[in-house]
Amino acid sequence: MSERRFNPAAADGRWQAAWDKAESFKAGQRPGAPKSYVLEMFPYPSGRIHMGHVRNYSMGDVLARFRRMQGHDVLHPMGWDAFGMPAENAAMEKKVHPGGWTRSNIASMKAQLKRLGFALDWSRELATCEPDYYGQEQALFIDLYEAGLVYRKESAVNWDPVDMTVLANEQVIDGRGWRSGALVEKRKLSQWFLKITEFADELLDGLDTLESWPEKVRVMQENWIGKSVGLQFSFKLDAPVGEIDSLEVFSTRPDTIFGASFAAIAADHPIALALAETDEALASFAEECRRTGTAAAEIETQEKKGYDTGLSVIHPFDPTWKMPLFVANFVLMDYGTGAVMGVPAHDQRDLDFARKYMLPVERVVAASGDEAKPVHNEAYVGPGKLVNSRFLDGMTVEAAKAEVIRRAEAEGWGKGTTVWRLRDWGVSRQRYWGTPIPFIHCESCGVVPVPKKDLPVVLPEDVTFDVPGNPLDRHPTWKHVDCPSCGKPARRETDTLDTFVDSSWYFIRFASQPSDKPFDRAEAESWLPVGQYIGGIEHAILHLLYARFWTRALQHIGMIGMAEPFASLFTQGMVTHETYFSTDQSGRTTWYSPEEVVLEGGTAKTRAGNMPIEIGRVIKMSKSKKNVVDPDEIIERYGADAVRWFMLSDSPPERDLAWSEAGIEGAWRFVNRIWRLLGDVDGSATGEDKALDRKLHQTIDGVAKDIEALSFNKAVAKLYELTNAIEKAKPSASRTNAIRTLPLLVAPMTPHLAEEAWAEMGREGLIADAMWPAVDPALLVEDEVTIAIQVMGKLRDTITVAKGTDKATLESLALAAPNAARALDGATPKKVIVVPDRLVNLVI
RNA sequence: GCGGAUGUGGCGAAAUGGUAGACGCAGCGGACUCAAAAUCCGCCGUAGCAAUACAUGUCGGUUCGAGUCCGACCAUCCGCACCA
Repeated sequence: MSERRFNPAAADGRWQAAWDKAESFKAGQRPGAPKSYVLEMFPYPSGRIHMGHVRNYSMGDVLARFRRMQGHDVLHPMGWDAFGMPAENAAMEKKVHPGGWTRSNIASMKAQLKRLGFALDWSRELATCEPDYYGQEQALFIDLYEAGLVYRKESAVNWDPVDMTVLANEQVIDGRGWRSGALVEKRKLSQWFLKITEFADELLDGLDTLESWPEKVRVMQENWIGKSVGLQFSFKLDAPVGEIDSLEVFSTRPDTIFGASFAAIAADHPIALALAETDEALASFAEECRRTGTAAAEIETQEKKGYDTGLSVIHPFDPTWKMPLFVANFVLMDYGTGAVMGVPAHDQRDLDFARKYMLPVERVVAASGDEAKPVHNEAYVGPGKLVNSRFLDGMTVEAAKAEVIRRAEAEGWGKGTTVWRLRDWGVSRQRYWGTPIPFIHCESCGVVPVPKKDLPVVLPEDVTFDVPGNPLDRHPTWKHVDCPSCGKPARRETDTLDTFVDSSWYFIRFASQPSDKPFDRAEAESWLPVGQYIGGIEHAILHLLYARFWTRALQHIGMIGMAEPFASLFTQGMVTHETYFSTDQSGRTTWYSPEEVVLEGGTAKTRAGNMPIEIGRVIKMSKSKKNVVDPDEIIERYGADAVRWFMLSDSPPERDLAWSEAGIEGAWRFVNRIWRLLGDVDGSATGEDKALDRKLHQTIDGVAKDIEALSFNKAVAKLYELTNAIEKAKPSASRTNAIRTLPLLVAPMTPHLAEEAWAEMGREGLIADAMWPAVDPALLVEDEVTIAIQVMGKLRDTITVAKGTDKATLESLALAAPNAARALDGATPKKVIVVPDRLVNLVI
């Protein structure tokens, strides 16, 4: 074979330019064709593309290109989740404007994506930091406000007194601000909220309709929403605490109310706070409770502790029945009512507590036969009938729950309630680089939305970051406006929206982007819901839940006719890499990047100093462990197709993919193998090669099915098999045909190579516009099959027969097979199992 | 603790209840070459000269036949969590 090497340096750019010029991937160009919306989660413009992006977008690209080859009208867009903290941090550290920093990052990342040859409709590119996007978001926010789904409320936030800003929970480390190191304070601020809890039930029920979502994500959302059905009721106190004379509690087990032996409240409960004013011991106990962290390990080892207030609560069904009231470290103020009734026999936590403080433990639910058995150290949480429970005795748990709720409601001391873990979504951020919240505060009119004609409320450009705090708030003029309602001087809202709002509707804006409104309903509905959404598992809860909520909210106000934005979700695995490190005498670890390391037969040493170093675990690529490989350098060396091919081969897409030098080398070898093969067309060869014809059609069929199922690694394996078969085949018309078909089969994965070959073969047009080859069903089946011959289920021999050979013939052939006869050792089978075209099993 | 997933050669992995390990990586042997790279041919689960035996986390079960189905357990990863 001739010396022939694929030259990506020339080919990649040539075909990327050709696709641009032909507008090959522009959506909406195939009227009447089935529509496919393929979307990968849009990136934050941090500055550089990383391998995780490359893997994510390679997968989506294969699907998008394949759908085009099936004749679909494909929407495959790209944009930028461009607001957020890192731009402001860069502004503070590097004295650049967040806008300039972000836009230049977008430019360089876009160039990187282009170099990978993704089939994206760049005409729909959007960045959430541009007024034409966030202005429409402001309009939607006002619409939701007018529909009563947006409100303002005082709420406690993490306040960093040095940086003068609100911090997210994730930015508070050991009670201190992550940047300033200052002790974080709890502050009450007036914040904007979205009423996601109004849709809690719908969001929960909707999960059942999302059959093409990973079970894992659905479960995570279900837990996050956290629905608990039960009874909220009040205990009377035996003595009032100030003005308070009763205690509200919530229980999912009202049926066990006659098993209650204490009540407990959180350290921050109003009753506890009131008592602590005159009770120093309680005050210090409460302080201890607050200090305890919420880290998993701490909770695990945390002992259940309580402080007896000396007060009692009175049983709602029996005014003579008093139970002690404790302040307990395991009761959370921000769940339910911050107070619980303790039923030790049927709740493990209550049981532990009761044993410690010598409280009664009485069984009130029993499985049949267990009625008289006392509960020892394990609470009984199973089903059964009520015992020791007066009028509830003999009822099932379910019936007893209903009965208690019925009586509580009739007697007026309680109500059947549902409690959710899900909280309303606080969207206020005291930040500059975000969507301005389009409201004006007027002393006479209150909170007034900015009139739609005055949108967008644009961020001022002339801001400074040399002092802490919100630049919008200290801007000399920006916030001073007249009230749109009464015309008097008023104050603009200076908070901006959480960036998760920006990503809650970008997929709709991709589908339709008129300049005068957020989207056109009919056009958006023609593409949505997204047919295949691909992204990382890290967005399983927040982004995916917010987007589901936002879509439902838009449906609620009549702007769109669907509840669920993503019909099918796929969460891909991470890109990982070996780590390299050395440890010095003082135990300090130094990490080395892959290019600083030379690998030799399972050992590693530094390139510079030949110093032996250790090979660590294979973990997600991260800057701190220095196990990062920059896509640009790899594209430079091997071209886009080899990178794409490697990203799709080896590991199943939902699992982690370990990047390795050997792996990318292998992908590069394959690209060249195909390339050499494509140059080996012998147009004059004649004759039929039935086996190769079959292999070709089985591959066309199999690869299509694998791509549909996102099983890219299997599609890759099938293409290797076909390549092997073509290489081994003798020249024939069949072989020539197979080689001429091959570019089409690899086109979704290695599009530049495919175009180059297509052109070289003198085929018409771009392969980007070509159709996936048709399958001849007759060629999918073999005419000869290998039959396994088993004796007692163990393989002893094989025979090759015509497909469809009848059972009797197979049986006699099997008995005659020499190795089978030897295994039988003269015995006569007492049973023969024949599975046509598969096997014969001789049972003795 | 609860929930979800995973467990198959040296490694990444395939396998409608029907020939376990396709395909790739690494490795080994050979060809070409002055030599190297590239490429090509062959071998490659373990033990054994071989016949064969043993092999899909462990232990049981169902079946003519189990990586696959059922039951118990073990390990690893991920998520959530004093959620009343």
